[in-house]
Amino acid sequence: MDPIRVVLADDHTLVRSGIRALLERFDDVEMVGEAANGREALELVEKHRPDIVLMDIAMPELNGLEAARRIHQLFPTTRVLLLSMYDNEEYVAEALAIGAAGYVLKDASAAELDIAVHAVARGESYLSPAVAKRIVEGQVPPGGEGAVGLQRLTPRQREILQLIAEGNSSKEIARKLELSVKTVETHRTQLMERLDIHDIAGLVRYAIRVGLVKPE
Amino acid sequence: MDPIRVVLADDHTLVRSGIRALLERFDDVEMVGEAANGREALELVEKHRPDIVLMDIAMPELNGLEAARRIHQLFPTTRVLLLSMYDNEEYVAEALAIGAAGYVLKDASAAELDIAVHAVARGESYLSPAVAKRIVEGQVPPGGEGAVGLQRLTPRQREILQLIAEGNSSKEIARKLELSVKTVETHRTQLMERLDIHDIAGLVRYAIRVGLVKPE
DNA sequence: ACGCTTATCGGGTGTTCACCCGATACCTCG
DNA sequence: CGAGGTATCGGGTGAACACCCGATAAGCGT
Repeated sequence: MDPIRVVLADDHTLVRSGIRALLERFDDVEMVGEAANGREALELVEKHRPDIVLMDIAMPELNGLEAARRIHQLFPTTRVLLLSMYDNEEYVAEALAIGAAGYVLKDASAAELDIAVHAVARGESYLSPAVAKRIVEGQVPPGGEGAVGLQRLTPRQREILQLIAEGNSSKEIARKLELSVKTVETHRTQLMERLDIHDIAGLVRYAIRVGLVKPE
Repeated sequence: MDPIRVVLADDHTLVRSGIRALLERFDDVEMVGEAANGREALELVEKHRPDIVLMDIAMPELNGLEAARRIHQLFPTTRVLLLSMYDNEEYVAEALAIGAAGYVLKDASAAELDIAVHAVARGESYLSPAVAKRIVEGQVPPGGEGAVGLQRLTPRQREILQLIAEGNSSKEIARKLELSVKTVETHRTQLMERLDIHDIAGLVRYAIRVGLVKPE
């Protein structure tokens, strides 16, 4: 039986190391890479084509949902298992919409992680019980702001917005995304118009409100 | 040599299991209990009198800082090693004030956790480099209780900061406060230097973090 | 009386932002 | 095919920002 090749992404090194230690207990799991943000995760997936990406949602640079969306599009054979602090309905709904193979809460047990990883590796899906419960019962899509609001933006615009809210200048964003400063400015102008928010402070508050970034 | 007896407290089971897996690699560490919140941690300390409590700050029921304070008072032989997501100055200052033996960031490496645990077990203290840097630079008064958070700003600076975070330009602020634009700019420069935050986005996140403004 | 902090105001310089105009290229949907 | 959305890049303009330098004045504690 071939080992399950896994890429792990979490911005907190200690948490990442801990989960890695748990995964290494499963003798059919092979760790092929670790990433500290969504962009690194994307690069590792492109390079190693793992079976599974186990990825936190809340990450700087490029968050887990956005990274998951792209991974699912670009490398459909790699299955994404998302980790999250909260059973936030907006997140769950969006995670399912973009083709994540599983959604595990951070208060899951090691045994549950075991089950989730192997289920996803077999091509099945896994949802933490609390999450599954919401899907079965609730069935009510977001309703609130969160994901719905963000849907008004294109993926590129969301990405730019996150980087702005994290304090990057247009020049820094251009460098990180390997774009022209002009392109970044255009995206910023477009998303400002679409959100009808016309200053940096407002963008930051909006990004925090919808959970794109944290106040830290 | 007696083993180092450790109680671990973190509200996220998966994170807790991961860190436990890391600790169990150290053959001189003996796990004597796990807690999901501060109150459980307190009970476990009373019951087992461990050498060390490794505890997250952000926990429900009773947070890590409050739990650390009581543990230090009631069981002074048990040393508290705090875990935190952020090098939040408010937290660091309070942690030091209540007698925590160490403060480790969650983006520390497993090797750093090793060093921290053994240092604290020997009766020494440990601070993550980023935290130590703040102490050395005098940004956090060791053992101080008054000069935390917003208290480091003058009333005028807090007023300006709030208006900035609410999306006002310097000109708008000057008009509202009946000041010269130059005066407003000076205040902004001063408070940026004092907070060591050098962009609008960072100021907005800070203002939200300390409750000066809300994301809405 | 002296030093320190706070608060006020100014000149100047370079960078970044916000918005105006333009363009090309790709993809999808009808 | 054509229309619309997305993504990319460019010129140009004026406002705002970030940081450098300077100053005056009031208050407060030693």
